[in-house]
Amino acid sequence: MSEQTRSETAEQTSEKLVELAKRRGYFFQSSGAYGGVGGFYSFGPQGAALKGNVEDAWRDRFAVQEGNMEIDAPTIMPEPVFEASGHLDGFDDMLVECPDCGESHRADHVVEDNTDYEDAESLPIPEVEEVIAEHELVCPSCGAGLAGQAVEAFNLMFETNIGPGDSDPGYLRPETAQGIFVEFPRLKEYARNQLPFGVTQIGRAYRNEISPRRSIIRTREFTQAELEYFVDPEEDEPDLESVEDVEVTLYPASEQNSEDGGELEITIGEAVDEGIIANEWVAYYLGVAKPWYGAVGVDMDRFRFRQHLSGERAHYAADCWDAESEIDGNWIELAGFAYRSDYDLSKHDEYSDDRFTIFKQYDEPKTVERATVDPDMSYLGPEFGGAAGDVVDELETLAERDRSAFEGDVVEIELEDESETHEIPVEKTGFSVDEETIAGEHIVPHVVEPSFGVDRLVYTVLHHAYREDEVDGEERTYLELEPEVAPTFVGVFPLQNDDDLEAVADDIVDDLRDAGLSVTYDDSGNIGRRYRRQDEVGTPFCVTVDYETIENEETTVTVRERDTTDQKRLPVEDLAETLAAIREGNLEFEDL
RNA sequence: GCGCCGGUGGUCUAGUGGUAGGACAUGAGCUUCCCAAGCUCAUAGCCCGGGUUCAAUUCCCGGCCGGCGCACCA
Repeated sequence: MSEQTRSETAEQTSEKLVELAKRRGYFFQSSGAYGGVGGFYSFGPQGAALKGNVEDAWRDRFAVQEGNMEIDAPTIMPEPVFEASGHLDGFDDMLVECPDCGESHRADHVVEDNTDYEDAESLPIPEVEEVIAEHELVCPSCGAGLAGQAVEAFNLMFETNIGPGDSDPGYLRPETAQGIFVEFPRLKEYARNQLPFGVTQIGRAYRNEISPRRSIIRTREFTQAELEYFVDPEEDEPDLESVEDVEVTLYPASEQNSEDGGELEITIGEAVDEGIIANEWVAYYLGVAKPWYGAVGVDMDRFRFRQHLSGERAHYAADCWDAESEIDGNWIELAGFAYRSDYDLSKHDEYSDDRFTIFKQYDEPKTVERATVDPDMSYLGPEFGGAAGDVVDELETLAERDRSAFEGDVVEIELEDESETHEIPVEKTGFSVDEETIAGEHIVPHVVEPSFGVDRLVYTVLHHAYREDEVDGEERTYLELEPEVAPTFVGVFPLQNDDDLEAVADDIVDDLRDAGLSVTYDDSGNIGRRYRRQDEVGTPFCVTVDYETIENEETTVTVRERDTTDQKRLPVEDLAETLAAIREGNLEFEDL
């Protein structure tokens, strides 16, 4: 198949999928009755169920199985949070439009690329405009002068007001992560001040994208599933052994930069040994994520991990890999795996009143000698008046720096803005050297962040599940969804409209629902049409009650499998148990 | 945000300066003993605003929305 043909086929798949999604209740543009609004999508009944199942699978793997804790924080947080996180500045793009060719460019980039300014982003807008005029900067595309063009600020965060008036601005979070970081002081208490520990959150995040694109792949409101794993960088190590044999497709930065670079098939263990994945924590989570993606239905032949190029890394990330899936011949980002070091917690520690540190107890308490002063204020006060406080500070500093200064009868000190030295009798300083026991120190934990985009994953799962084939000469469309995530697990039909058949079918529906399965009942049209209907939404199994069911002594029904359309006759008695076992992955249909 | 193209029942689409036709889907009924069959009937549509015109779904302008390209995506 030629490149072009393949891409055309892929486009058709995407179009058909979007059409199916609208028609069958997977997802569709929201507020359609009011003309629609860009970048916002609603998940319909099928889509919401699929998404919920994917989230449950994520929760099970990344919270429950990993022993992490899940929280649920607000989507709106006050301005200071984002001052600390860097989103208020860093998320603020300055755009300047070329008067000639009409192209928009990042004004700060234009300035940085052509002047000595290194951090133009931090400059106020009027100043950027001035710099552009002074240096007679030109449009990178066509070379026309940009002097005099207005620079416009565009912040990707949605702003709102908390309470009445506009004195208390708030923002819709641009990533769920901040909700975890901000609550760290309380979460660390909950974790009993022990590293390492992990906190997960599944929730919405918001970015006022300049141009949302490609249905639910890039929207303005989306769902993230994030894990923030807090570690002691000196002590904690991931359980690499448990994932070292996981085979992955890697696309490292070095390969992306080289002309004939390509993807590597390699195990996690080898990739770490060869230094391809520099950070062991990142390697560990790549190893955890890969089989998980496979289990929810991502086609592993259209999946890879790509390392960020140095230029595209976020301000905090030391090393970063993305999980990517191929859609329409393009690679889209499904997840980011970043080692964020202590960036976030340090910032919040600095900006807030709380401590974002963990007290790390030493194996053995350390005993240190410490020189301290305890000045006699009844002497220093009258002697130095208002400068007494400064004198105390100076004495404290001096004691730490130079004990020998206290060996004589008097101590000589210099105050900052005075040239003359002052002499203070040593006995008035309260100088002493004491042994002090130090049990540990406060450290800022480092954080490893696997961050998953749920909507894109749902899209990928649907796209990779889309199938067309022929059954008895008739075309068929079906979704080969994994039973674990399929929105509806089983359809139950009476073969025909017949009160006796319907009664049995109703009972079966109740039984299956009692067993915790997602069931749909359908008695309209002929049986083939009902099978096709379920195929199209990806229901893995259909149960049909026929006359044999009610005529024979042993009550049996046919169970039809979606992908093969094979049917087997099973006793109604064990039906719920059998199907539940299949859903749990403990039993295969073909082995029945 | 810029440029190009587009917007007709739930979905896909035909067509027109005098307000629309099909296919599929959906509902009711008939038929039907396992894969989108057949028959009858029914429900349902010209994105929004302004302009031109006796008359606009159609032509013009603007907006909204979508696709693609550019830019953006911490």
